[in-house]
Amino acid sequence: MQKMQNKTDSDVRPRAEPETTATQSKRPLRDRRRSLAIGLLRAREAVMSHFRPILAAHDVTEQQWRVIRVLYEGGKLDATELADKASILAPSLTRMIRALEERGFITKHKDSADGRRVLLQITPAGQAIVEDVMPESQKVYADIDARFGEERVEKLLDMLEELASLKLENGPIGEE
Amino acid sequence: MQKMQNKTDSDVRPRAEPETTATQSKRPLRDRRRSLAIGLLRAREAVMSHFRPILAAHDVTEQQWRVIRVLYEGGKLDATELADKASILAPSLTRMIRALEERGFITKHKDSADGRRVLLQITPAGQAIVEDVMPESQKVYADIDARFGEERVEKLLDMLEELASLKLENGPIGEE
DNA sequence: TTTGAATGATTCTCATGTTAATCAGTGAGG
DNA sequence: CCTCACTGATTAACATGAGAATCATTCAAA
Repeated sequence: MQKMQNKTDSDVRPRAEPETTATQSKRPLRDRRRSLAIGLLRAREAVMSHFRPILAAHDVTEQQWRVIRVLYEGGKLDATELADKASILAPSLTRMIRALEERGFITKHKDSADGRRVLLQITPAGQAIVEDVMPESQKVYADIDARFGEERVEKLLDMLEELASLKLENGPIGEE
Repeated sequence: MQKMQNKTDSDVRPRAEPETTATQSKRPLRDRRRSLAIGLLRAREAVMSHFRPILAAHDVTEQQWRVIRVLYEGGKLDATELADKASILAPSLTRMIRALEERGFITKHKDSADGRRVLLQITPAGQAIVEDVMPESQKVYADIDARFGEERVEKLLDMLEELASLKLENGPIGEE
């Protein structure tokens, strides 16, 4: 972001009546509430902190791990599917493909049917890493289950899933 | 990450018995389970997708928003406190301070008592943005409450908080 | 058949995450 | 007073997130 830093002033609606802005600071707004955005961020950070050492030991990043894991389980996929399943943006995936291919964890070749599409597949070397990391990963999740309660984890996952699929007024797409 | 790419081979334990790795691929490991890490990631992404347009309209990133919001509510803070409250890493904060200061949203000056510490404070311009964005932000949360259920949101926040404070065996710090 | 809209991927650019290294200021001991 | 371990902040280097623009290919309509 931060690229419209120098956008035209036309779409920066002028701040009307300074009395309702700067002066309003006398009675600061209070957000008081715990925020979902932050809560999710902190929880995820906490969870990941237990995985990062495992992944680091195998010299793969969290995102690289998601990519090769998806390919491990999903066979041959095109970039779009892969990006979606691994929750990675297309531009990031493009870069990662380059790196992962150089390291010999995946192979890439164009789809003979549709010349635009790029097909990705995991290599034996990639499979080896997955099979090396997966057990340790599952151990961490088992540990979380034990501490947090398996049913509660399931309930949490349900809520997260539902939250992710929530459609609100003024959807994220924007309705100009 | 990815900097130990060329670390010594000594800490890469040799893959023993190929029968248990590459060959094992005949019966691929299945992770089958929904993963907390991914679930949290997707949920957060979904939630943020509703806020990003608001923040973008004011030309601030999500992290910048967290920083000025914390300063708005917390008064004068040093970098460490700020980083902690805004869930931002120190190196990131250093860069952000530079940018936010140039844009006139915050001020920075050394602590007279402790020369190492850097004190940060929001400016009227920064307050104005907070007071501009906050209402829209709260509207989104209100919408989420309506769709998802206020009590369920609270319950979710409780679980997230507990998850974030979970101490597991083999803590993230590593016990060598 | 040809053109033009649509799609899939890549490239660009800037901001942040992440780890390690470094720098500066503090403070307790010697 | 001086040294050294420690703390707080910054810098360095690489990877990814995010949005916009571009490129190539496909496909449907003219």
